[in-house]
Amino acid sequence: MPPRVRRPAAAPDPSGSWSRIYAVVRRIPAGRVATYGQVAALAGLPRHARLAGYALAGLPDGTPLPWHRVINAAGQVSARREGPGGAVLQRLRLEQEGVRFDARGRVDLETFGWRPRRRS
DNA sequence: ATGCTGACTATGT
DNA sequence: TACATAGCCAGCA
Repeated sequence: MPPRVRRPAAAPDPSGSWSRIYAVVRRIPAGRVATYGQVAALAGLPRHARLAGYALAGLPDGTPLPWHRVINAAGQVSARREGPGGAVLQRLRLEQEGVRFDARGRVDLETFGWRPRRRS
């Protein structure tokens, strides 16, 4: 049995944790990246890095959210269980915004990491 | 209610 | 540098 994709119902619970995650993701500027843990913390959910990834995994295709700007703490695009497609698209979008990847496929967070100055 | 999973992270070796 | 492990906890069956 292939793992089922958990997707939020067509309309994610507006008052749920996922919405908090999405609200933060929306603030990440183009050309910058944030880590899952960072997004969760900014959403008021420290230690919920996995939830951040979980929430993004459930996004329907075409969602107007810069989900591609969220990567893991190692500076890499996280692999999906469903296949490399999404990860490849993510990297392409980031490079399109000017984010550079090194030979190992990592982004220098010191250079491209988003540093929000308390809300904004 | 219980058990399992995961687009994670910090830590140890 | 890389790999293994434990901790994390919201959803879903």
